[in-house]
Amino acid sequence: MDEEFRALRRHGYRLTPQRETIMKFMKTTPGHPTAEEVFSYVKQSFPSISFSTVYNTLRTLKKVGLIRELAYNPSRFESNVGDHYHVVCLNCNHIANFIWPSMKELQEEVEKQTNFRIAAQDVGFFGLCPGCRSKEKE
Amino acid sequence: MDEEFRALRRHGYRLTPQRETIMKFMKTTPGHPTAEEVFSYVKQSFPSISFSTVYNTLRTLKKVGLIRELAYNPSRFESNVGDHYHVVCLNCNHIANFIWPSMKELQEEVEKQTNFRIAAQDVGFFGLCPGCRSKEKE
DNA sequence: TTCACTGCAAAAAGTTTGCACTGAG
DNA sequence: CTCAGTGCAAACTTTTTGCAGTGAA
Repeated sequence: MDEEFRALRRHGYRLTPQRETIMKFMKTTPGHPTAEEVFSYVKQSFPSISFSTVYNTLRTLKKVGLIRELAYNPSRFESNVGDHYHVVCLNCNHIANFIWPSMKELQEEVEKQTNFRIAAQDVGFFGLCPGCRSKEKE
Repeated sequence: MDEEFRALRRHGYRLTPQRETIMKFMKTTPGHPTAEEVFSYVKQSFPSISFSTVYNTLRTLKKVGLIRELAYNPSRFESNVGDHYHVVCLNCNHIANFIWPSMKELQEEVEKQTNFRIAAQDVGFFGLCPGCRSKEKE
């Protein structure tokens, strides 16, 4: 975790207990929580924390590159910033990850076609998760 | 345009002047307007139209499959429902399209990896558009 | 000591809803 | 004639902001 705290300081941010708590939660949760979910969870071990601090902190952590924001509504966050992409269940909103090594090639193709300089991508697939598919058949 | 109107009726929806006006705008605009932009534009030729009618209509057109909603914040809409994907400029929010025939293969790969049944995808790349790139250098 | 951060409350931004009236079919 | 659609206003959800007090460095 020290690595993350150093990253904050390097960018000129202070290491407050609130940030530490939120960062710790983000590092340990396997899911893709919303700000609301982060708030609810973190409130258990840090009862006085406010909603806006959660929002501000998530934005700060994102700026430093420690977490990533997924553009759903509401936004979702994850501390796994490595190369992977998401599938979202249209029925239960469960999110799973998948990997795809050739994404870099697609990105180059996009730059060639559009003349944009690509900095980030959000590749989302939507469908029915295994659980919902089996329920569907019943 | 008759094709679109028939699609509405086929789904049991009535063809009102409001829907006709919005559909006509969506068909002719080359961009990816927000609900607000659709409202502002359509209001010029249909001054009495309300914001909620625009929202309701966009949702209806989407349900019938005549338009597609892009999950940005705010949502954006386009009548081009054919196979293409988007690049968004991080600086000016300009949206451009790109095509990529092997998307189907990636979708199959995703289904294999996750065991989801994929129904839709939203592939978005983010970066700097040609215009903003040249301004950046100055 | 200092100024970035917190907590609170209020506002903003985007979207949805309830309801009485209207007009498409 | 009937009921889906409209316009209006109000509610709701998600996110942002202003500000006085607090505590990390």
